[in-house]
Amino acid sequence: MSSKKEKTREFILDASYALFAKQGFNRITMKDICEAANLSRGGLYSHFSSTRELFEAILEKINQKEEMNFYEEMEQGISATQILDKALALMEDEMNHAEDSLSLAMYEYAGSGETVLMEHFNKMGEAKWTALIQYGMERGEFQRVNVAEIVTIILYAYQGVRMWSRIVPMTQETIQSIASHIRKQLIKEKKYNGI
Amino acid sequence: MSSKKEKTREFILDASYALFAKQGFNRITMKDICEAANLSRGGLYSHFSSTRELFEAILEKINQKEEMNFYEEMEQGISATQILDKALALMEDEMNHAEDSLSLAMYEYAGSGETVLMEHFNKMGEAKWTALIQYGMERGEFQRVNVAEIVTIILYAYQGVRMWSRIVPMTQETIQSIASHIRKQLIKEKKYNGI
Amino acid sequence: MSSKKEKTREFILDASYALFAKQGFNRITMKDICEAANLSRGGLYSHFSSTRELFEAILEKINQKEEMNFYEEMEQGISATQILDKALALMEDEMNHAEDSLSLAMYEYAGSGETVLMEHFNKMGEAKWTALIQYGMERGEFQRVNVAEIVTIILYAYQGVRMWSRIVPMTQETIQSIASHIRKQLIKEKKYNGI
Amino acid sequence: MSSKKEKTREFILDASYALFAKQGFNRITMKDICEAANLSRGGLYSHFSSTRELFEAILEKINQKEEMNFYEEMEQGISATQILDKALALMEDEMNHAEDSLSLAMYEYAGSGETVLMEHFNKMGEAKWTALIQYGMERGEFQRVNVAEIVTIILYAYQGVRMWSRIVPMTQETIQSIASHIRKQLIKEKKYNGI
DNA sequence: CATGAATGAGAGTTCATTCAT
DNA sequence: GATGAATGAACTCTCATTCAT
Repeated sequence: MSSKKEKTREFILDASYALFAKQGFNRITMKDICEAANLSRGGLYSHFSSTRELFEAILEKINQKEEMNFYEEMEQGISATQILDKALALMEDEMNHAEDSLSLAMYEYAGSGETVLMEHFNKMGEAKWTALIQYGMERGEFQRVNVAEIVTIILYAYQGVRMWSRIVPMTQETIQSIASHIRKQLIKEKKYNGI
Repeated sequence: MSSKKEKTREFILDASYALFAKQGFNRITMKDICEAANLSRGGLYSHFSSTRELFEAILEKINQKEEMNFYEEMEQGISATQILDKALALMEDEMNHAEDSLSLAMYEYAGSGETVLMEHFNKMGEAKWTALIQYGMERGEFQRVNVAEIVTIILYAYQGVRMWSRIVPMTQETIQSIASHIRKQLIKEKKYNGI
Repeated sequence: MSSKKEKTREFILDASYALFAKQGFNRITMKDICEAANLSRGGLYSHFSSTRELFEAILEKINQKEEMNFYEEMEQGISATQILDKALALMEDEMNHAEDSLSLAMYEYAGSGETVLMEHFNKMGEAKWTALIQYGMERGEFQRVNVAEIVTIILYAYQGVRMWSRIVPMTQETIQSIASHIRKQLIKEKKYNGI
Repeated sequence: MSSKKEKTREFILDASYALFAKQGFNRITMKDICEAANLSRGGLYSHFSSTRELFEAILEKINQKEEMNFYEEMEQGISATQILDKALALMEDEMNHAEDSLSLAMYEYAGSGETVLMEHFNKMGEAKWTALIQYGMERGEFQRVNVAEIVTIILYAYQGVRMWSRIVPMTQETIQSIASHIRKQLIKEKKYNGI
């Protein structure tokens, strides 16, 4: 059973997540968070003593429940194509909801100090995609490709869209292009009907 | 002939460019700019009355001298491959100097209001790459590709790298991957020796 | 037999004595005392509802166990010289441990309100020294002196040293000077070997 | 001609002197000083960025115009007795106006950090009185005394009175006692009519 | 035009104090 | 009684912005 303190803490994290996602890191003040969490100054401060600390707690939390990491599925022997399609679907979904993404906040946060956590996220992304592509190639499902190159395209095209889509309206077609392109690079079949 | 006022204005723009590139938009204060431009408060205010106004002037300026817009070169009948290689070289160079990029500042700026200018940049990018690819296909230099898809990959992979490279150390290989990948999509030849 | 409440109360007084002695009155917060007494906010408040109240309780306590008041000894007919020497030894000891003294805290406390207790301390000091000197003169042990004047010197030179020694390092010689001087004023003999 | 900034600075010093003298160091906030100096927050902060810094400036200023340092007068060959009487008169005056004294503030200030300035004040006091007494003894005006001892008595009895008189009402007699006592220690003549 | 002292709003932070458990 | 989470007032400090010189 989590204590009251624990619950308030979680509540603050959730409430401030929305703020950071919407407005980035630098614009958010402790006061904003007080209001969002319906808490007094002192109350908030007894849990987190700066936006930086709070934001780190959020990243920590995200880090723990990291959604898709392929490894389990690969161990279960699920087909690479299936894993890929699921991953691409998730990516599309995330690109479609960039307003819920911490990307901008992360950039601002990292820009003014610690980057360790960011590098960690980056490494994890690289590793899991590299593993998947190799898995697919070994199983003969994926074409032989320059793995590092494809991973780079996957990661950064995705990031690029996530960032821009906060700012310029992005069509479904554009978002689907990314997934479509990635799939074509890897899968031999003639068509990907996602587009 | 530019007046003294004009010169001071330009000087302020240059000085603050560096600040915005390094620290993004939100962190920069009028005070920082006074110091960077070696100007008194009043002096600065007689030219620009907010960081927003100043930043818009910078964007305006960038917009005007937009470096590569292909059109001239296409009109001159230069080969699509040549134009492409030049553009990719420029992109690589820019990715290698992300610390000089306003990307982060633009995102923050846009995040808190006007996005018109950002959309304009975006449109311009799309348009010129679309034009180039079609030009290349018409001349038989480029493969038949899904133009919109390739343009999407080009623009956003590039943006993604530009953002991340501020934060995580990025290898030459990673950066070259982007250019290499794009070229492979478009050019029939077996090899691209940029990598 | 003292109740648990009584014991906690005493414990708080002792713990906070150290704080007041070291840092004076104004700097000490209820929070500091909570920590020093290892007590929760609510716990502390159920005993004392302000630093002022707490400090007054400390003064009260000191007042009760007032260490040297001569009177008993004078009644027992002990020689004035002996009483004096003992008192001077105690004074020296106290001057040597000014960090344990509440002087600074008392000044600050008094400076912001009630001075009754302070006046009381002062009166007591004057009275007991006056009594001792008269006792010594009557017994022919002490020289005929201007009693009020000597008492003034005794009390304030002592206080002066106690205050300054918190701040500037004070030599043994300096401290002994005070006792030596007082003794010379009162005792006929040529030499005082305390120095 | 002193600049406007310089004038404001001096004005702040004067205004805050009164506050520190009356209430000590710790109780005074920047806000109090704003009000006393009739200045806005920002205005005050552009001159001094903490009460500590401000207080140090006050001490600095006092240090420079140090009122009585005997040396000039000794060089002019003025009689030791005259110098002494003038000094004692000044001391009496200061003891009578303890509410204008920074003593308490100095103790509090020193108690929470730097003591260098305090030691300096102390050293200066010792040095000048030592010089005067030796001067007087050389001229045959003063009795042969233990110089260090008398200096100790002078300095600390004076300090003691200055502190206590903020808190307990002090009679003229008490204050004069100090001067009277010092004079008797030094001067051979039978009578000092200050009392 | 430029200067820089000054204003004042507002963010960050700390605590005395209360109160449900 | 004790606990400690929460409140809210007050303080420190920073800047955008103004304005007399």
